[in-house]
Amino acid sequence: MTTPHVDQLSSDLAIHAARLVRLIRRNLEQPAGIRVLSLLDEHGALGVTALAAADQCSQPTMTGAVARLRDLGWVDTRPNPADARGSLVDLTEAGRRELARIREINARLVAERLAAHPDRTVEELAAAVAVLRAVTTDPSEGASQ
Amino acid sequence: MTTPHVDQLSSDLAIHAARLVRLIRRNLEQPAGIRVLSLLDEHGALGVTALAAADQCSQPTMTGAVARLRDLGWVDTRPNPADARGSLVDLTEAGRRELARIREINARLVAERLAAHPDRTVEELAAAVAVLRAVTTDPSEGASQ
DNA sequence: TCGAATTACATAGGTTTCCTATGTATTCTG
DNA sequence: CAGAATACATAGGAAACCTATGTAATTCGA
Repeated sequence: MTTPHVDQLSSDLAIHAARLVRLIRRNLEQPAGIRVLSLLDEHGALGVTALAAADQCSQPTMTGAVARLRDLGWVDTRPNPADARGSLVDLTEAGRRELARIREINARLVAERLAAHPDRTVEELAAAVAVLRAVTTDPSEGASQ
Repeated sequence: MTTPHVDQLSSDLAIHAARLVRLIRRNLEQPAGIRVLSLLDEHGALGVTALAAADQCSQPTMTGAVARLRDLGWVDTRPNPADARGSLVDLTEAGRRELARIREINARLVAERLAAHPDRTVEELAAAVAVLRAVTTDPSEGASQ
């Protein structure tokens, strides 16, 4: 991983990632909310602070995101029976449906655009996700893996 | 490109791209400005509207970005001699230095985090960039390629 | 050649997403 | 049981977007 290209590739990764995010933002209502729905789907019910840690954002940011999602009826919040300080956020049925809908939209968007570039393969898409996942995973967490 | 996984992969691509963008945003002062510097480096002097098209953002957004970069001394703007309506935005020496500095920071950030995941290769990084580039390229443009 | 479309950019106004700092309530701990 | 730590909320503010619209310059057709 010390090829001279890495410099340029890293820069390109950042630039095109930002471009993708903006592309999605124009097509979706709640770009930030999706990430939360996705995390809840993956991990099950979590508290606000745990969600913030999982999404690598600040706790107040997650508080705001959860509030918006609750307003939309996509998550609900209940007191944590084991700790009265905290709460547990979980998907509602509507939230699950919304997550499915968004994933379909994302899939269509990505698939359509990839289809215009026949050179790209599913393997490369998988590699892209793996790389992004690796880069965005806190080194201190995944050390054991 | 019609594997059942594509759905999930596309969603993951979006989620992790957003996470990377936020990661970079926390480490950099002018996350949006970098893209402009990079475009100018790649294409040479351009007008605001051409820059906006290249970056796939709205013209007012680019007007704002250019104004911020000019305040920082990283670009300068001169009237377009061939068209008095428009202007030409170009990198200054300070802008070139800043671009180099940022690329180094990005490279270090990406490289360090990838290093924690020995399974990932430079080829995968290149594939990730290729996929992101393909997805973020307007299908109507790249049709000839 | 003169007025109408077009084009380049600026401005106005507003939204979303995110951050730091700080406050309040609850739970651990010595 | 008091103090430290923890979970979440609130306050205040900034960056980066967007759409709609205005102004000046250019192009083009009658």
